[in-house]
Amino acid sequence: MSNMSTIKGFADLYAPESRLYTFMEDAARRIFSAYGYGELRIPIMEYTELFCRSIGVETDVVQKEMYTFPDRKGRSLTLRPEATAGIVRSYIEHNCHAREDISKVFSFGPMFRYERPQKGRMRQFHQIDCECLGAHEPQIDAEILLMLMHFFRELGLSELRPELNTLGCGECRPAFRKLLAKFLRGLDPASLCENCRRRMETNPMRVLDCKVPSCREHTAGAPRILDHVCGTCNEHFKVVLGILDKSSTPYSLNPRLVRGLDYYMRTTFEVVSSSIGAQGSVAGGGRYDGLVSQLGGPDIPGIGFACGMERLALMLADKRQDSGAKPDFYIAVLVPDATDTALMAAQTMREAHLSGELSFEAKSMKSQLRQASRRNADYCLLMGEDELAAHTVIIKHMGSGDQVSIPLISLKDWAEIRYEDKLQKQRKGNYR
RNA sequence: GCGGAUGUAGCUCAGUUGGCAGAGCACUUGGUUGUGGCCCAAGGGGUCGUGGGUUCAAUCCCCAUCAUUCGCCCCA
Repeated sequence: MSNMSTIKGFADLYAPESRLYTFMEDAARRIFSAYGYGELRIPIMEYTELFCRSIGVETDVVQKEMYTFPDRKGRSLTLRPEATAGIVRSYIEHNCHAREDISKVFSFGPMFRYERPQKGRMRQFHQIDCECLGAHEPQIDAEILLMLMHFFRELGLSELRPELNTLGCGECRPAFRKLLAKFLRGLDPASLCENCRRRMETNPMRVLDCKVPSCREHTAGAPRILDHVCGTCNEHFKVVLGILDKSSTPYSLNPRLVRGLDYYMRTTFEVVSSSIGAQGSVAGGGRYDGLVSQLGGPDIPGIGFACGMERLALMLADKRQDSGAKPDFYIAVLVPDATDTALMAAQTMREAHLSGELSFEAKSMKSQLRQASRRNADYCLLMGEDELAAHTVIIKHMGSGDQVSIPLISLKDWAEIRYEDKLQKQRKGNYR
């Protein structure tokens, strides 16, 4: 019985930190629904083949990072390593294209990749995912980017900036690939790292993405895909950038931006933070016009992004000091016999919309008042201090030390008055 | 898959050129107090990650192993 611990790369998330996640989800629901996106909940497992066909068999994700295993009947299942594949599968399966011209959905949940854990990277990690299927217009690319940046502003992360690139389409990318491969072959092989020498042949575009300084130096003069896309792609990208300019959305072009998943084309983008360690990529996405048909559906265009919640949480943790709701009361139990009464009293208070806890163990006045103080409760109720315990309760205001003794019977009235006070104070606070 | 760092009290961490295991916070009890926050005193709590080896003696040195963590890689 030595394996009674969390699985490597999986985590238990407790209160102060878990609140960050509900905060992100709430903001996402609010913002995305304002743009017409609806929440979609999909399974966390799919048949393995789905991911091989969508993400690309050659990618690292499929090659060595998937949680894949047979079910009881020998079918190969995989815990989803990303959300887009499942969403597109669902879109096709439910004939969504026949029901509406454009489908806009968002989804959150856990994703699974068998990687070495480190800061901002877990084996079970969480993403917020948005997908828009059915629109090929460049304006939708711009809208989804504006929405993403709006979401970040809502979280208080207004310093984030997207990087953009275009990857061309099926028409113009192969030609660029050849051009790039030719350029790379012209370089001294010793100037590139081992990784890049291999990638040069298998996937030359990814050489641009290499972070080794010497590789970057030697590929600085490489042809830029922006300069070599076809007229249609060029026009598309120009419209997207034009809207970002008109809306004064800051961004930067990154000709080296190449996505790791095979299905991306045309507009791609990534949002990187420099403040959260080596895993700085906070969100990434782009257009995938060929994916739906590739998975057996109609020829429908799509665009979307995924946003890493662990990485967002790292940024939020620096900024937010959300200690949670301050309790209204704490009930100190001074004699064991008073515990039942204390529980009933707590229940009365909670049903009158106040929040708080009680001690389930009779302890000294000193330690219990300290508990009330540590919890930052407004009031401490003392139960069982004298022979009238069964009928009265002493209520002490923690701020002033003032205390009153009231019959238990009127505790409900007292709680209702407290709740009214609280609401009034909150209203006043908002006007300031 | 490859590298570096770290595993000592519930938490955060000191420490020993190898010789009875430490602090702060937290907890318990008492004192002080406006019945609590500050202050004072006392107390409980540890196979020093695990398994081997060296030694009169290992928490410390050596080997192995597990875990955590930061990087590489990859990606959100």
